[in-house]
Amino acid sequence: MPSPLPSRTRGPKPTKVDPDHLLDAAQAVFAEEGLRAASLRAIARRAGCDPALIYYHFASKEALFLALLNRRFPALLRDMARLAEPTDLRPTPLRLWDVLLIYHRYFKDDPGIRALIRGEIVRGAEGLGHLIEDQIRPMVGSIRQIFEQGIARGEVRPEVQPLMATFFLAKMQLEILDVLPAVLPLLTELPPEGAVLTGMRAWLEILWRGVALDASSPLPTLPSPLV
Amino acid sequence: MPSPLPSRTRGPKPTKVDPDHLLDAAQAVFAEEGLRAASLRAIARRAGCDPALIYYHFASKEALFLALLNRRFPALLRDMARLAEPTDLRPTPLRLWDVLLIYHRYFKDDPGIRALIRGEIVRGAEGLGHLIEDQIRPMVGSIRQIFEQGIARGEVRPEVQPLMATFFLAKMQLEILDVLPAVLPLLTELPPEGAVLTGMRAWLEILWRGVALDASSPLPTLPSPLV
DNA sequence: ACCAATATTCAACACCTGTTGAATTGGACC
DNA sequence: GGTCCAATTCAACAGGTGTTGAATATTGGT
Repeated sequence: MPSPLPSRTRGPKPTKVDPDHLLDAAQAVFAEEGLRAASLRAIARRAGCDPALIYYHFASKEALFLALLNRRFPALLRDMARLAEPTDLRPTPLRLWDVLLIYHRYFKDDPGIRALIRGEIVRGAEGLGHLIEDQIRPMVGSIRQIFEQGIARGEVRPEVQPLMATFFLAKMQLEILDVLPAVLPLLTELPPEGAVLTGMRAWLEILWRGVALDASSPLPTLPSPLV
Repeated sequence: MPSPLPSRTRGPKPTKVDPDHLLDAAQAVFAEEGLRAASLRAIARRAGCDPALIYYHFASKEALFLALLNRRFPALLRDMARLAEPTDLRPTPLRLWDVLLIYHRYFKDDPGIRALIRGEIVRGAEGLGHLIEDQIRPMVGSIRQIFEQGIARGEVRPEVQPLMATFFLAKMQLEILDVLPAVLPLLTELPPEGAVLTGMRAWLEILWRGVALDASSPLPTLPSPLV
């Protein structure tokens, strides 16, 4: 009778699949497939385990994604908050450049999170609503402070609305990371390699001239990101 | 015997469901649900017909979406091309404002198309690749010409890279249309009503100061969009 | 040596997706 | 009045999705 046929594959593996390994796999798949299209089966395949195991460690697909966020955002928020401290007396354009560099560091290889803080927040994604409260609002607050301090220090035009400027700065940086490398080769003969850095420099150059009190003041030299 | 029970519901309806009506429904659903999430069954429900009927008029879901694009883009491209004619001697900031207004006119109520020319081009969407060639490239070309003419006329700084400036101008306008009304109320107490127009004005103000040869020259008054 | 807790898989559920082939009806033409 | 074509629906297919309950193997403690 082959009816029960006790398969020998169940039970704990010799090397356990800890939740962090699952998060790694999830991050990779979310990055490649996008947020909605990433399936639990694909994540499990990547992690080398059964889809059901994910439910042993996480309550749902959404909880898995939230855990992913909670692994990344705290460090990002800390960096951003440090940058916004009023004791930082460097020129405002340099501080804004640092904002772009932080985005670059944390989001460059993670389209999944980019997609989230980009648009998937807006529609759908009901359970992620408080993410805005908890994570994005402090981030926005930090950047906004830099602009406000810039106004107070007489470097930024007082007519500039700090919140709008923050929106522009941050949103465009996401677009530069996201689509510029993909779109530039289609429109020009330029190779995609330097696209991101070229775009970032061109962007800060225009934005800074746009918000500076003295538009003719030269930009300080902008250091490249550490790779 | 209720076995055959010839239902009286088949055959042509008294009022035919012409393809244009299907396109209307498709546009509405694509707009509400986004590109990937919009299902043919939802579109059919909206149009008041059976999903299979869609396949009578269109070869596939992708063909349906392409037909939707072909219904919109030609007029948009015509408007954009007219705007870029070198005989238009109005101040460059006014012409750039018109670019924003055209985007506003054609994309304001159509998140489906926005999502497409935004990011879904990049990954997935294999069959839509030539859309970039056919539709987006001429659009980019027109805006780029405006910047180039601005440089030639001594209104725009010659160091500005026209292609980058085009990318910034157009991309940000999409973001303003897309997420600003949804995100602004979450971050501030401002109501979402005027968000788009406020954002557009703030954006052009900063961008123009950023690219103008004479950053202290005042912006001309920007007319509101005709609703 | 036993027992309990932990970690893992299997098999299934209910649902949704794009798509298709056959059946059916109404109207137009001859 | 019969015939053909265009328009529409029905029912199903094959595959994918998130999720769950039960079964099972390993490990650690006593």
